[in-house]
Amino acid sequence: MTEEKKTNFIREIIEEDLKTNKWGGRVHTRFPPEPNGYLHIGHAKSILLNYGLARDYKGKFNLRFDDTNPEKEEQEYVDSIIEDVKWLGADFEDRILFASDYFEQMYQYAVDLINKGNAYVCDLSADGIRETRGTLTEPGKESPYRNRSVEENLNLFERMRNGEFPNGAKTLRAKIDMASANFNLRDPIMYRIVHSEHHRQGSDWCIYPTYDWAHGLEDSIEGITHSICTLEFENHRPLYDWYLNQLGIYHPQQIEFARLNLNYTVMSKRKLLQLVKESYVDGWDDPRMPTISAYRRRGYTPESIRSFSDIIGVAKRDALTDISLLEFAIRDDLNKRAQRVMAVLKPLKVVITNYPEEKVEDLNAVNNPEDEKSGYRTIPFCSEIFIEQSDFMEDPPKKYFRLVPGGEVRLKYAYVIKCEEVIKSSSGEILELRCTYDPETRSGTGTSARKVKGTIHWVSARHSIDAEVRLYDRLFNIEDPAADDNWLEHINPDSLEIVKNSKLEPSLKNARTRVNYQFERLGYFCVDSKYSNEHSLVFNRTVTLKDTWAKLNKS
RNA sequence: UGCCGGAUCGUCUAAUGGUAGGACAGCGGCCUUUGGAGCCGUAUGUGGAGGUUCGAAUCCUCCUCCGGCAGCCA
Repeated sequence: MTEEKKTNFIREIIEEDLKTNKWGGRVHTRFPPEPNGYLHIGHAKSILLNYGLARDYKGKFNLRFDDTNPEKEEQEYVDSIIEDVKWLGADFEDRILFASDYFEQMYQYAVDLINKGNAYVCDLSADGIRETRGTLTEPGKESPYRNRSVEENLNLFERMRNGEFPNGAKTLRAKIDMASANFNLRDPIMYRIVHSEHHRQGSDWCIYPTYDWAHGLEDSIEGITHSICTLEFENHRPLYDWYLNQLGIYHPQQIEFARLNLNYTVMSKRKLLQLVKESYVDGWDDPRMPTISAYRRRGYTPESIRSFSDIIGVAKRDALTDISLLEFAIRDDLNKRAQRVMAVLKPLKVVITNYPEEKVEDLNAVNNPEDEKSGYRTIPFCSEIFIEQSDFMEDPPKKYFRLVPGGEVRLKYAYVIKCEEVIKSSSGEILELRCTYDPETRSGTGTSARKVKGTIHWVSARHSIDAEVRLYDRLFNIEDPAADDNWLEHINPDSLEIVKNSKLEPSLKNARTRVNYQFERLGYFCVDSKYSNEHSLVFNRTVTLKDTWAKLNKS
């Protein structure tokens, strides 16, 4: 049985191109982010798509910043994007490219278009342009400046570049067709005047190319073969093609695919920016965000994101992907690699009355049952331990396999204990359990034949260390918040739970960031890179384990 | 409403005129010192109506529904 690589319509196009030698056997893709925000999981799909194509067809992959709008772009975003793309494993080699480096060449191409009579300087204001653009059913009106002479256009365009005019006073427009059914062809704007500091070009320029004009040129200059973008640019393709055809220069093929949407979250940079700016979340890398940096901080691995990307595939139809696909990918990956440890989130003290008070045993624990090479560690056991509050119930429902008054349960890696007494405060709160243990039932002695229904995790009360643990839930209460104008009203108020006094087994003393642990029976966790320090440990829950008990309970 | 695009299990995605398949989610079972993992089994789908054909998810016609487009954003 061979592991077949999933195909998709883009791979079919490329394979056909390879067959017909359309690009001389080359495949060259690119990921062209605007540095105006942090990358999210939707970008990861695009990055991995583009990079995967280049890798599989022995081609090249460029990281190119589409930095044509100085008012929105910042170096901070450039840095974060480079880090995220690298972390995902998309190898752009030394090709970190910037559209702004092509500004001079773009300018010359514009002059070329003016000379060909295909572009003109327009004095209409923004309002004026909007008013003459027409509507869905009516054609637009031609600008009164549409028929200026080539000489006048050349002169005016040069003066635009030289900074003789204020913002918005003039634009350079392509002369196409004001009656086109496609708005993008109704004399689109190629350059606008923006007297603004550019993050890389400083004040060298005060005219900036628009997306449609710039993007094909960037692809052309870099020798891109397949320019892959999302569906909303489908209507722009005729313009992409028009510019390149008029110029008569190298002409890549634009191909559109459906962007990723995930349920229970939002996926637009604008909305994510708003969540950050208005402090609904704690920064772009808040672990509840769908950004790559947030997933990294939360404990997701690049492998899991790549696997997710393969699972969801690539197509042209709009989709709202179920978050369970992503959760499967991370569980599947972490199950194989995460070291198992024991941690008690909400501790309940248990005193084992027949266990010698001074005695401490070092019990053997498996580091990872899925990985034989991972070995063993020891865990201290003594007469005072903590168990999870939820692992004891005075009045249990049917099929509750954990500790109950008078009942027995196995302590993982240790003994079977029996609950003899429940100690309560005057207000009825359960303070402590008194139990007895059966010395014949120690794990691994071969004498543990006794069958008990439940096995629970625990930590030694005298050896455990303290930590704060952060539990995350979906950020929104409804599947598709973006579909509602009042999307902010659907934020889940319980998306973050901070648990202060969790108890961890002592081996976690030296836990480091970027290492994934499984807290047995609870989920996957990692040290938080932002709030954890040498004085206080803070863990993030990456994802829970599948929990059939919780599911049973719900229904 | 003009143009462009799309519609296959609950979700995502294959099948390119020849048995509608996979993954996730679900359900049932086995196993289990993680109610985890694993294993086995199972149900669920071609938007509608016509047509072409021995045979249609696939080709044709009409219809329905969904998405995108009227920034000097990308």
